[in-house]
Amino acid sequence: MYNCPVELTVEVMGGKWKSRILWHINKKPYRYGELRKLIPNITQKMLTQALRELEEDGLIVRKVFEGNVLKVEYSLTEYGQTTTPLLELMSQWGKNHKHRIDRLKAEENKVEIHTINKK
Amino acid sequence: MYNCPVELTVEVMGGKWKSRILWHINKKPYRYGELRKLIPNITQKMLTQALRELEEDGLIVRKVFEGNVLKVEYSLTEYGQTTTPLLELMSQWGKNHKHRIDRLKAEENKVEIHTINKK
DNA sequence: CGGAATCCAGGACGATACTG
DNA sequence: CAGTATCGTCCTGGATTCCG
Repeated sequence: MYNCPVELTVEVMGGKWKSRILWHINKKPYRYGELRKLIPNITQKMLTQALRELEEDGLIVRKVFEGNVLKVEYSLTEYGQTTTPLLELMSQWGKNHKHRIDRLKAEENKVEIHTINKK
Repeated sequence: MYNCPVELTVEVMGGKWKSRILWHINKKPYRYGELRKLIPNITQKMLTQALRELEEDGLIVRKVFEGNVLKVEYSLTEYGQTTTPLLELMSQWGKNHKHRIDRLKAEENKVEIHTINKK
C-alpha cells in the first residue's frame, strides 16, 4: 500500500480541504469558527473531520480554552511545520498552473474570434 | 473553486495514481504495458483515465508508433517536467512520514510489552 | 498491444437537524 | 461556540467484457 511515498503524502495532505486548512493554520493558530469563515464552503462535518484526521496524523494540535464562552484553537505542531515548504511549493506550482490555464484559454478565444472574422 | 492554488495542484496531481505515474515517467518514457507492470494493482481503466487527464493537463504526451505491433509511449512534456521538484519534495516528506509512523508504532509496542511485563 | 464500454460498490462529501 | 448525529448523493475507483 505504501510502496510509494508520494502517495502517502497525498493521503495525509490530499483531499478537498486539508491543504487549505494547513495553509491557513500555517500562518497562525485559528479558532474553529474562524476557519469556517476563512473556508466559506466547508460544512461543519467536513471541517471537523479534516481537523480530527490532521490531529491524528500529528500535524496540528487542538487546544481547548474553558471560559464563559467555549474557545478551541487549532495550530501546527512542530512536526506539522515540516509541511510548510511543501505547501509553499504546491502553492507556487498551482499559481503557475492557473496562469497557464488562463493563458491557454485566452489563446483559444483569439482563435475563435479569428475564425469568426473569417466567415 | 480555484481560490486556493494548493488545491488546484492537488486536483492535477492528486488522486490515487497520478503521482505514481508521473514518478515513473519522470525517469524515462514508458509504454502502456510497462506502466501496468510498474504499478501492479492498477486496472486498465484507471491507468487509461489517469493518462488521459495528465495529457489533457499538458503534463505528458502520448506517442503512437505504428508497426506490426502497436506501440504507445508516454513521456513528460517540457511543462510536465516542472512537476519534478514537487514530486521530489513530496516523496521526501512521505518517506520521512513513513519513518515517523514506524517509529511511533515501535514505541507503542514497547509500551505494551512494558505493561504486560508489569502484570 | 492498447485500449473502450458497461455495470457496480464503497467511501468521500454534503445538507440538515440537534446538542453540551 | 464548537461541535454530533443522521441521512442522502455523487463520484472515484474496480471487475468484467469486448474491440481494432
